[in-house]
Amino acid sequence: MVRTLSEENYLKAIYALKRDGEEKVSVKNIAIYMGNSPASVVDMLKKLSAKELVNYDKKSGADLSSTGNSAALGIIRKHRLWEVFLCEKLGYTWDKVHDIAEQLEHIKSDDLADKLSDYLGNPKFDPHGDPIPDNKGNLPKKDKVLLSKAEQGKSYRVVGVLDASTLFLEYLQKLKVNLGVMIQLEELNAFDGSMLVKINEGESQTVSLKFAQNIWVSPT
Amino acid sequence: MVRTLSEENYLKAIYALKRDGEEKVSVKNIAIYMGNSPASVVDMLKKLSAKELVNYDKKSGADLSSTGNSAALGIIRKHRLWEVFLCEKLGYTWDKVHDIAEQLEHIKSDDLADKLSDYLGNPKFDPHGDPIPDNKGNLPKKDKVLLSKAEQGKSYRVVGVLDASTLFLEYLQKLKVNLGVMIQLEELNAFDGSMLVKINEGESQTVSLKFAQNIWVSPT
DNA sequence: CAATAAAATTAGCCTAGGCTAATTTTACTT
DNA sequence: AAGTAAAATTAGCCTAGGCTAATTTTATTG
Repeated sequence: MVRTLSEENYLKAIYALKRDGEEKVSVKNIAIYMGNSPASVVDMLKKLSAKELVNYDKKSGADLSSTGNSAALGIIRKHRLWEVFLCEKLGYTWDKVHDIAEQLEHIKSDDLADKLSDYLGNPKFDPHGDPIPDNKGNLPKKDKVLLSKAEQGKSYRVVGVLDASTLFLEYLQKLKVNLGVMIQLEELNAFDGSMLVKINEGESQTVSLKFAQNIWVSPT
Repeated sequence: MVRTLSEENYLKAIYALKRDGEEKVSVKNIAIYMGNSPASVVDMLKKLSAKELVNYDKKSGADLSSTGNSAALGIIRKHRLWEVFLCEKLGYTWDKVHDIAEQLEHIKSDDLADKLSDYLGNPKFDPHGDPIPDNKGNLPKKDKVLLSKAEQGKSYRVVGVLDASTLFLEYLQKLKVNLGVMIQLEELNAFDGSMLVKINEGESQTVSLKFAQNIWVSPT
């Protein structure tokens, strides 16, 4: 069935809210997430319910039907594959690819995603460390962890920050930690959770638990 | 300035009609070309005129302003670059890429097209032998010719047919001439314009002038 | 050059997907 | 259980970009 751009964006939003929220996926939550008015959300939920992509009642909130879920995963698959393409083939840095991938994810074609995936070597994770669903909708196990959960002796790539406060970003700047940078976890201090890390082949440094709890890394 | 999908498609249509038509670019012609009603075309011409992308008066028809022309060339550039990508990198055959490229050509990004072009080796022609504008809007000289205008001894790739009548296509089938096939022009008969050609390394065959006037080829 | 045909335009309507403001329903709190 | 606050819904409006039908303008031709 044909889906409009707007419908696809709602499906993605519901998927995202479902995945990472404790809250129920209410009209209000969707509205805030998408930056639309609650009235618009109600209209769209009616439309998506009629198309049987979403099950909604105000008690339990919105949920994707099995078709809706597949659709959402298909969009996410395309988004993440295009991100890999943009970074690996076109040389974009991975903090610049999101807006373009937001557009590319809506390109309609039965087999484009599969051909693209093959071409890219069927990657399992995108440049942000997020898992890429296969064409059946199966998600690989996540490989993105907080640095604080990383294993001693292993090597990681920085793929994101949890808390983007100015103070924290300034600190990162000083440590020369940017997205994409390699971090090797040399020693873990069991007492206070601080750790000795080597950043991009530089000198070893000690960072605090609090620091490590704010950085997403992906094993390499 | 932000252009909508629909606006972009009108610009493309006006560009195409201007390029290959003897007729003036009238409301009626645009309507037929796009499959829209004349009323809709009038509305859109007003909008495009207000944005100074198009100059229109009913006497002389519609014409692209210099901004409008650049915009059209930018869209065509993206379309053709994506076609090269789809064929060369993803393995699509070049008769399958048009619909996907129609979507990809509208992806907005300041430098995506340039990065893509670099990645593809800055191709000058798309898989159909049509020229790809550079990022200043300069079109390379066309390299697509009718087989009847081809040079003896040279080798070409079939990139299209002029007349797609069933009879002709059946004939092509029998000769095993498909899009993308190599044709080497071995001998030219000055008397009736017939020619001896070798198709895809197969046996040499004689084809008529009429045949040769119906096939687009691109030098290799 | 008047009559007619064709092209362009206008008027008014439709759908998708937004919005605000008003109202109704649900939930929470005393 | 009543009163209030929050959430959901409805009503009605807006813009983009389509449409048909009616009208006006332009062109052609007897």
